Amino acid sequence: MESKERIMEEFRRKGFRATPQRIVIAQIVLKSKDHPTAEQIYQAVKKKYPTLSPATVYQTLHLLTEIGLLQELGFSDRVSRYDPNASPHINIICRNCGKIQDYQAESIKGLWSQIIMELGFKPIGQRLDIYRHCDQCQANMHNNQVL
Amino acid sequence: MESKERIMEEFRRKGFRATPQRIVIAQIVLKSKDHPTAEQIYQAVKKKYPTLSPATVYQTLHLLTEIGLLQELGFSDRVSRYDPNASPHINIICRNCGKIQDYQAESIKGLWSQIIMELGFKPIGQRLDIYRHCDQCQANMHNNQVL
DNA sequence: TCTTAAGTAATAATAACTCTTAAATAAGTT
DNA sequence: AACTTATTTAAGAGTTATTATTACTTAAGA
Ligand SMILES: [Mn+2]
Ligand SMILES: [Mn+2]
Ligand SMILES: [Zn+2]
Ligand SMILES: [Zn+2]
Repeated sequence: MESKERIMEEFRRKGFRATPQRIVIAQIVLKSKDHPTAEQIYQAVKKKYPTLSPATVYQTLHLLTEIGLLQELGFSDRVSRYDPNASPHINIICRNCGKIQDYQAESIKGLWSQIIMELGFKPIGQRLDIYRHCDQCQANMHNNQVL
Repeated sequence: MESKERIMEEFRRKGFRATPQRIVIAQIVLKSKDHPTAEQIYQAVKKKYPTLSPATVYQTLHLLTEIGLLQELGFSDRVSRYDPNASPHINIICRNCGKIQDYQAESIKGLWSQIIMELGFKPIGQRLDIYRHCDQCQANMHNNQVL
């Protein structure tokens, strides 16, 4: 799901044009592991495509979300983050620094399908967040207490 | 967790003043069942307390979140919704109209404790969303197709 | 009652995101 | 290869939920 050809095919199959801007943005975001913001994606893409505008980034991220290759995660600070993994998994999120890490275990699949069965309908998506303070932030907090 | 006295006690216990504004806002939001927005809470509170300002609503909602009586749910449309149920449960959310309905089943507790055990740390919160199109929206969509 | 740190209301400021539009172009067609 | 056109892009203006600022008010302890 990361090669240029695969991405072009995916856009065209859904009836959208495979423009160089879209391809570069898709390549960057689909291989990302840290749930980047639109701004972070824009900064990364600009290196390969300096004339690109932020509006194109936003449009393309929405398009990728629409065709199911991406999940947009809204937060209360009003800055969305983008997750190339749209299948059921847990996002472990630090409430202090915002770092997000995926937790995808076999056990979740089983437990999840059981809940879906109970619900009695087929969801079109899901979002499973667990909040904590990451090791680094916990260490920092401790240091600040000591000082 | 809804009586005036209980709410006043809770504010004071955490070192905050129990002002009439805070009490009215807390009463409204803590008994809500439909995950209201700040604006909806403001409109409801204004009826009982007409001079109240939106800034006070925002501040109080943040305060209630901080002391653990409320959970703020951020969305990609940048409008947060507030959930008086901060314990592990599933929010069934309509992607079309935004309606949110709680699903709290015994089975979730089991799923939850098993995942916590696997993770090896104690979370400070969680968010479990399932997305769908609600019955009403599904009916509307169907009608529009037919017309 | 007095004192004062904390809280409120009003208003201005912020910023992520969306809208608008003229110019550019992907991708078919000849 | 040139032509055609609907789609897409870049730039800038606009939107709006939320936050910051500040002068006035008040809860609550002494
Ligand atoms: Mn993820
Ligand atoms: Mn809920
Ligand atoms: Zn952290
Ligand atoms: Zn609906």
